Order: sequence, then structure tokens, then C-alpha cells
Amino acid sequence: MIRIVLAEDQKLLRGALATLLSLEDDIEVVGQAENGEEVMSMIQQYEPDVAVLDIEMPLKTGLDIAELVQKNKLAVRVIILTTFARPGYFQRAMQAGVYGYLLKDTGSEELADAIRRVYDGKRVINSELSLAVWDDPCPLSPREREVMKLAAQGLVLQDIGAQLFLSYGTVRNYMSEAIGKLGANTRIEAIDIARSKGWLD
Amino acid sequence: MIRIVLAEDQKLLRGALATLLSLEDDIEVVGQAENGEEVMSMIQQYEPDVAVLDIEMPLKTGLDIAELVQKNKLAVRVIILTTFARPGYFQRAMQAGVYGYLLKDTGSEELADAIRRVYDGKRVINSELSLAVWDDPCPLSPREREVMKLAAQGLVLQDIGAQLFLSYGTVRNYMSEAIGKLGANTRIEAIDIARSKGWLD
DNA sequence: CCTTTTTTCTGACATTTGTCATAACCGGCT
DNA sequence: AGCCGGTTATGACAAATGTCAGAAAAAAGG
Repeated sequence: MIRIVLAEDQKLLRGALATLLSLEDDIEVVGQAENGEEVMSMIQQYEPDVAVLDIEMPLKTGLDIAELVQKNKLAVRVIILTTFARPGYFQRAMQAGVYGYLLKDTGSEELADAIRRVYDGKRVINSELSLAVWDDPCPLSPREREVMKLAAQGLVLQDIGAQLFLSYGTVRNYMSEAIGKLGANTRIEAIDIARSKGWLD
Repeated sequence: MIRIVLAEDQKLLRGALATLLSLEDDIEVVGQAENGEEVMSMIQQYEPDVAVLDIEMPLKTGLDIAELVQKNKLAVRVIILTTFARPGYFQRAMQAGVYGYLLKDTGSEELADAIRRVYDGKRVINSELSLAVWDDPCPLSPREREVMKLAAQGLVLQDIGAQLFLSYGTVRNYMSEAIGKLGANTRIEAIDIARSKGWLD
């Protein structure tokens, strides 16, 4: 019997998945969580074989959890289940040593299969991602990313500088560089591009 | 037997819902669609009693479908099922005469109940929305909204003017007005606010 | 018919943004 | 030791943005 926990903030999907997976006769859903902290304590308490995690959840994201699991050397194997095929997410997940990365656009039978394969120690990666996405690293330097992140929240250059303890001119340069590197014409376009690639998280 | 069609672009949720709803012995899922156009032709072909529609789908949104159903006086009753509690979405749905508006954060048993109630001619509206949201209309004039929409795509004022056949100065004024009305300090903040309320769709 | 709102526009102004050149400092890599 | 990339910074300049005042025509509502 494969013991799993499920973390997904939308009740409808969470409930539906739990019901469907429970129907598989080699899978047992030992816990369902609606946010990151809840699933973390379930993992510690129940010590499941596999954890299926959504990325975008309150309190802690699925990626945060994957990194915590890695850092604390917990035995559970992580499968990330997300809507978004964002390179940045995918790479962070790989670095956190997850065993599976699936999109919500896969069928539930595939998900059950993936759980079995991961339980057997294999890795299951969405095929489009593993190919297309590897060579699409974020072109921004760490500082440039920080500036973009704050800009994405609507801050003006002055305030960004104040928050990062940088001079106005420096921030202006980073912004300009970032816009150039992303091939955008305006700040807003640059933010859209970076967001869609998952480079602002 | 209540005959329904389901439209939802994420295969996982779509499949899971279809399976769960089929287990109810008074509900029959006669069609599943992954985009707006597909569900439209299913409605015309199968003439189901109820249509459960996601909003954000390719080709046509659930709101587009609801409006088409209303315009063509089709007999099907529409339930909108969405992630987002956005006032703008909700109001558009109400104007299109939908029978149900539910969030994906409800349980599947509630969904099944909602389908039964709607089949009986009752309306089922998410309670938080029906109260809180009524008095939160978009403060922007139609023109201001159009300007914001284009700005949200990263266009500069010049280009926005060119697209809408407005002078540069006029666009600048609309932008300024919009930022003011939304209580923002920058264009980016204004876009964020408007997006989160569903006023840019 | 009168009033109000919306749409449209102009001009003026201060500020912000984006680009570019230039330069110093640091850490790694070869 | 020398080079490269990231970080930090300045100054200068053009362009874009945001604000304000004022004004006229059209549409909507009473």
C-alpha cells in the first residue's frame, strides 16, 4: 500500500483527487492539506511514502516544501503538480530533488501511475518540460531580479532603491539592463515576460 | 436524470469531476469539453439540462458562453465554476442570467447539490460574493478601461492612442484618471488592482 | 429643455523612466 | 597576473509619464 499526502488549496480538486486516488487499491490517502504549513506537519507526523504538492498555495508553496524536505533529509518523495509550465518553477523543483513534476493538464490515471513509479524510485517528468525548458535559464543577475520583483509590485525606482539600499541611479541601470535582456520595450512588458517564465518567484 | 455538460480546460479536474458526478445516481455527464467552442457545440447538439462552465478557457470563456446561451435563448441552465472571486466576473455572469456561480473552493458534494437545485429552477450563488461584491462596481469609464487594458499589455501611451484613434494627450489623461480612481501610485499598481478585481476582461 | 456625465482635446509643468558612457571594486577562473 | 562578470555608482540626455487647468461637443437622464 502506497501511503500519500495531498496538498492543494482548491477544495474541489483536492477532494476529487482524494476520492479518485482512494479508489486505486494500492494507494491510500493518509492526509489532505489546504496549505503549505499543514502539509509540512502532516509529512512529519504521518511519514507518507509520497507527497503530491501544488505549487501555488497559501503560507508555503509546494516548492518551499520540496526544499524543506530536501534540507531535513525526510524520506518522503515529492511530486509537484502544477498548472504552470514555467521554466523557473521547474528548475527550482529539480534543484530541490523532486521525483515528479506533472501538469494539472494530465489525466488522473497518469497521476496514479506516476505515484506508483515514484514509489518505485523512478522519476516522472512532464515530457514537454524536460526537453524545451532546460536551456531557458533566467538571464537576469540576482540583483536585477530583485529590482524586477519590486517593480512588479508597482514600486517606483526611488522606493526600490530605498528598500534595497541602492542608489537611485543603480536601480535605474538594473531596470534598463533587465528590460534589455528580456527583449521588452517597457517595464510592464518585461514584468509580463518574467512572470510568465516564473522568474519572479 | 439530470443531463449535464462539463467545460474545464485542466484535464485533471475535468476528468475527476466527470467521474465523481457520474457516481451520483441522478446525474449523467453527457459531454466534456476542454474549450469554449467545443462546449458550445455540445450544448447545441446534446441539449443538456445544465452546463457547468469554467471561466478561463481557450477560444471562448465561460462568460462568453453564458452570454451566447442568453442571446440565443437556449434552454440550458448555466453554472459558472471559477477560481476567482472577481467582482467583474461575477457581475458579468449575473447580467448573462446564469443560474449558479460557484468557486472551485467548494466541495464536490456541494457542486452536485447545486446542480440539482439549478435543475429545479433555483439559483445558487456563492454567499461571500452575493453580499460583498454587489457594491464594488468598476469605477472606470469604458474608455478608461480600454486604455488600461492596452497598458496592461505593455503598450506605451503613443501606441495606445494609435490603436484607439485617440490623441496622445487624451490617453495620458485617461491613464492619469484611472490611476487616481483606483487609488494607485503607478500604472503598474493600477493594473494589478484592476486585474485582481476582474475589471480588465 | 436643462443638467450632468462622458468623451475628447490642448497646453504647461514636474517627475519618472530608459539609455548610454564611464568607472571603481570585488570575486572567480584560467 | 589578467580577464570576466556582477555590483555599485555618477552624470547627461531624450523620451515617457503623471498631474492639473481649462474647454468644447455629444450622450444620457431627468
